[in-house]
Amino acid sequence: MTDSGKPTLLVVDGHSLAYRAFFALPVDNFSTKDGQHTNGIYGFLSMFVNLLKAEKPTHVAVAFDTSRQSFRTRVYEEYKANRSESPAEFKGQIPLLQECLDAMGVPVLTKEDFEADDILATLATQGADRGFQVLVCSGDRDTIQLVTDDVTLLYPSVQGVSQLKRYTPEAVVEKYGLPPHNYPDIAALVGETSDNLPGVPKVGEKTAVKWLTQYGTLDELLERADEIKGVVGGNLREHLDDVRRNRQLNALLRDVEFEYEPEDLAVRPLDTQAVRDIFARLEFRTLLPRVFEAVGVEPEPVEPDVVAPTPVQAAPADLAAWVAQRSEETALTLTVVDGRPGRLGVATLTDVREADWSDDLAAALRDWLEGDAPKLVTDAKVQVKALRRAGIRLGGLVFDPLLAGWLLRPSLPDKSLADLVDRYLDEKLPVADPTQLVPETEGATPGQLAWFSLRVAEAQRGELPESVASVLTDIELPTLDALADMELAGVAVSKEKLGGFSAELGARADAIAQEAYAIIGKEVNLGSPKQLQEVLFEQLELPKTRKTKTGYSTDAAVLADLQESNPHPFLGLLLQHREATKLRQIIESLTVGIAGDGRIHTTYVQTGSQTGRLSSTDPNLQNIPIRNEESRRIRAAFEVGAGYETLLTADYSQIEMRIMAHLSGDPGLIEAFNSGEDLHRFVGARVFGVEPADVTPAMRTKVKAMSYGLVYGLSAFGLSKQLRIEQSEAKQLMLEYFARFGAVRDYLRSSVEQARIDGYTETIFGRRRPFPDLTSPNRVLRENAERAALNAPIQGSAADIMKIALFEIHGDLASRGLSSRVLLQIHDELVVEVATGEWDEVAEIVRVRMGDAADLSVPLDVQIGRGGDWDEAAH
DNA sequence: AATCCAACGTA
DNA sequence: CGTACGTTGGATTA
Repeated sequence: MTDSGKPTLLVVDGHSLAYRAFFALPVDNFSTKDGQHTNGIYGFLSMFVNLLKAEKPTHVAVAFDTSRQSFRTRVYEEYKANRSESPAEFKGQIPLLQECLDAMGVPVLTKEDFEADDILATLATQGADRGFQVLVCSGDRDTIQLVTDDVTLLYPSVQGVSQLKRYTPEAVVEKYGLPPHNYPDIAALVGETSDNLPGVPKVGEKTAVKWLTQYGTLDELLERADEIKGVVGGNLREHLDDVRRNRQLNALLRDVEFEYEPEDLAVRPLDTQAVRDIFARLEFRTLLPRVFEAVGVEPEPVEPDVVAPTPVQAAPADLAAWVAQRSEETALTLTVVDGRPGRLGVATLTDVREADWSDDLAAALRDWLEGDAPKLVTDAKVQVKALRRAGIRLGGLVFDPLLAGWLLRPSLPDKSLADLVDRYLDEKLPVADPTQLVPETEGATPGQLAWFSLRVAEAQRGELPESVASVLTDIELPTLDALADMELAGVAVSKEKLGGFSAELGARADAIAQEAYAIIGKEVNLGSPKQLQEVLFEQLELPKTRKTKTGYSTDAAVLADLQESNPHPFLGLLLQHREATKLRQIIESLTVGIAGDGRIHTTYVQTGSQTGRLSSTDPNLQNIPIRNEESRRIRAAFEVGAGYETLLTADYSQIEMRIMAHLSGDPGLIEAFNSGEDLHRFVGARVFGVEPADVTPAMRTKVKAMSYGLVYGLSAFGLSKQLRIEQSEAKQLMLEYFARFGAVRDYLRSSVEQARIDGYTETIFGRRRPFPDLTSPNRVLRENAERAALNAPIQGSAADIMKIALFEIHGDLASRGLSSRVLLQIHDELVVEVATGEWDEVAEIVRVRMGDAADLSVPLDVQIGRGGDWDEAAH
C-alpha cells in the first residue's frame, strides 16, 4: 500500500528489462556449469526483487512479447525490421526467467499479436480507473505516454537496470518540456531509430517541443505545416506521412482484450520449493534469501489438501491379523533409530495402523514380513537393513517410490518422501517443526508416511512406462536386496597397514615441503591454489596457464605441461607433494570409516546417478586408488575377514566396448571380440593395416584412446590433446578408425538422433534418461547433451548388466546355503569374501552369472582373481 | 558455520 | 572441445 492507502499495481516489461540486463552484466560471470547463460535472468530478478522490496506492490505482473510479429508489423512491415536477431545466448533465458517468475507466484502475461507494452498500457489504464496506484516498469520510452497522476513510470537509467528513474508527470515535463500525453507526438516527429521509424530529418527533441508548444497539438502542427520556415519546415512537409505513421505505431493500445483484470493480479504466495529448485538449476545462491525477504512472507505451510487417516494403535496380534487378511498391496514404513527398527506403520488407502517395534511384534509379524504378500516401502534399503538387524528378511517388496521417482526422472534431487509428495501429489508432507519444543504442527506418523507412499506410488504408476516399470521390478528391487546385505557385511580393513603407510606418506610430504620451501625461499601452504598461483606466476614468473573461475589452474596436467616448457624443480616437488597428501587424505577418510567390527560399511546410493550406476558414500569405496604401484598399498589394506578364506575379485573386461559392438552391430568389432585376440591389438591391426603381431605399443595406445574416447563423444581436439599429437593426426586416426568400423559411427549418430526425437535414451533393458537439451538453441548446452546422450545407453546398459549379475550371484550364494558373500561393487568389478572350502563353487557362480547376465552378440569376458587382500586378488 | 571451488581418486 | 561419480582442504560468505 502506498501512503494514499490505495492498492499498488506493478506491471513490468520482462523482455526489455531482461535484455538490458543481458548487456549490462558480463556473460562469463553468469553461466551455469553446463553452459546456460543466466545474466539476463539474474539482472532482471535482482532489479525485480529490489522493486518489490521498495514499492511493496499489492498486485504485480510481468508482461512479455510473444514474438517479433505483432499488429504493428502488419501495419508497417518495416517496424523494428532493423533490429538484429537477439543473440542465442539471450533467447534461451526468457523461458527460464518465466519459469522463475512462475515459481515466485508472479503472473507472466503474453498476448499473441501484441507487444508487452500494450499489455502494460491496458493494465495501467484499467488499474488507474479502478483506484490503483500504478507503477509501470519498462525499458521502452514509448511507455512515457502512460504517465499520469496515478501512473508512474520506472525507467532504467544508462548506468544499469538496478537504477530506476521515476517518471511522474512533473518529471516528464521537466525532462521533455511537455506533459506525458505529448511524448508520442515528440517521438513521432523525431523518429525512433531502434524501432526503424524514421522521423523528420534535422528535427530533434528541442525542435519538436518548440513546435508542439507553439501549435498545441500534433494535428494542428501537421495541418499548418506550411507556416514553418526554413529547411526543417520543408523537411516536415515532405515527411508528414511518416510522422502520422509514427504516431499511429507508437500509440500504445489501452484496451487489449485480456483474461486478467488488475484485481486478479494480487500478490500470491510463492512456491518456495519451486523457487529453490529453479534457482538451484540456475546456480543462483545469493538471490534466494533476497527473494524470500522481499516477499516478506516466510513460506506458508500449505494445509494438506487431503488429510491422512488417523492411525489406529494396534496390539501385535491384532496387527498381524489385520495384515494377514489384506490381499492387496500394503504400504509399510518402519522408523529406524541407530539402524534398528523403531515404530512400524502399515497402510492401505483407507486404513492406517501402527505399533511400536518389540519382540512380540516381530514374532507376530514375521510370517507376513518375510512372506510374499506385496509390500510397498519408501527408501526400502534403510528399512530392509534395520529389519535384517532384527533378524527378519523382508519379502514381497514390490515397489519403492524413491526408486520409481529416480527411474522416472534421474536428474531430479528428490531424496525423500517429502520431495515425492510435493512433486507427485502437489501436497506438503506434514513435518513436525523441529525449532519448537512443543511443535505446533504434528509430523506424519509412520503409518501416515506409508499412506502417503501409497498415494505417491499411485501417481507414479500413471506415468511409468512398461519398460521402466520392468527395470524397477526386475533390476532395481532385487539389487536393493543385495546392496542391503553388502552394506551390512562391510569389508575388513587393516588399520595397521593403513596407519603405517600414512605415517610414511606424512614424513615424505613434510620432507618434500621443506625442500620446496627452500627453493622458493619461503613457507607457503602447498595445498592452497591461491598461494601457489602467487608463487608460480608471480614469484617464479612461469607462464600463465588455463584460466579458472578464481584465477589460473594449477592442476596436475597444467603443472606437467609447465614442467615441459619451463622446467623448474619446484614443480616436480609440488606434484610429489600433491600425490603424497592425496593418498594420506584417502587413508584418513578410510580410517575414520572403520566401524567397531573392524570393517568399513559403505552406503551404496541406488538413486545417485543419471545413468543407472550406483554410487558409494561414507566412505566412497568406488574410487580407491589403483593406478600406480605405491597407491595399491591402500588396496592391500582391504583384507579377507576373520572366518573367511580369501577374497575373490571379478571384473568385466571392456564391457562398454562390448556393449557398443552389440548395439552397433559392427561386424569388425564383433569379430574382434569373438576372435579372442587382444581388442586393441586387433583394432590397431585393422586401423593401421598391419598384422596383429606387428601392432606397436604406440599404435595400440592410440587406438585404445580412440576406442574409449568414442564412448564419451570424444572430438579430434580432445583426442589430440590426450595423445599429445597434432590435431590433424588425430583427425586422420579417427578417419581410419571409422573407415574400418563404420557401423560404430553410424550407431552413435543415429542413437543421438533418436534421442532427439524421443526426448530420452534407453538402455538395452529399458532404463530411460531424458535429454531435453538435445533441442536447445544454446550450442554449449546442446552439445553437452549430445555427448551425454551418446554415452548414456552404453554406460547405463553396463550398469544394468552388472546389477543383474550382482543380484543373481547374491541370490545363488543364499539359495545354495553358502556363507560366501559379495562385499563391493565398483561399476565393472565385484569383490566377494569367500568362505573356507567354497572357492570352486563360488568362482563358478560368479563366472557364470556375470558371463550370462546379458545375451549380447559378443561374449562377456570375466576376469577372476584370488588373494588375501584386494590388491593381491586383482592379479 | 555453511557453501563454493579446484583438484583428484575411480570406472 | 571426454561420460559418470564423491571427497577433500582452502577460500569465501553468512
